[in-house]
Amino acid sequence: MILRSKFFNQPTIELAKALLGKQLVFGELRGIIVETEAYLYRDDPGCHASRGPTPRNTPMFGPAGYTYVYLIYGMYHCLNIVSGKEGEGEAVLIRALEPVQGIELMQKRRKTKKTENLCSGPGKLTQAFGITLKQNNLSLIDGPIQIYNNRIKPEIEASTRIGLSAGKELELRFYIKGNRFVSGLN
DNA sequence: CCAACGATGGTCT
DNA sequence: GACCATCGTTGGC
Repeated sequence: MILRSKFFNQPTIELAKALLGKQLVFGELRGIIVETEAYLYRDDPGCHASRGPTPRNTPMFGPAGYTYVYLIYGMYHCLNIVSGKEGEGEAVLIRALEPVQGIELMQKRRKTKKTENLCSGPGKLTQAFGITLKQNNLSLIDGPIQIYNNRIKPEIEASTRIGLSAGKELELRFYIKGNRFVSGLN
């Protein structure tokens, strides 16, 4: 079942947790979301939107349920789901997936056979799924990338976010307990 | 094992 | 000109 706007309009931290166990679908490729991070508009210096709108972060200030894709370190892309109220600038970063379908194509793009290394990081999963700036600012309800419901009710753990210089003390990273496809394990 | 580092280019000050 | 929500490799132990 595809998830609709009611799902995306819940508060950002709740959405970041609710996304765990759901399926990300893009064409023939599918993966279960196992790790996310929340980025907030208030008291969060690590958030791209924390210093107001810029050309890059404009999707964040739009309605919830849209993609926000950006280039990081000149070579990788990160996929976010815009959340919160329109105009605030909040989002959820998708940090890791458990590959479900289209694994051969993911292996080819990632140049590895090991399933634990296909989507276990924000730059890895966009590479495996072929997500680039072409997929920026697209609706997850109407568009080519969609979120499907799942019966999974995962056990969730929280920690600080990864790779930040500002806002690193906030516990806004969420992941499925014991899942071997989360980032940073190998 | 794991800490350090280089690749690489857009974005913002 | 500095910074970066990363990753794979290298080189030390």
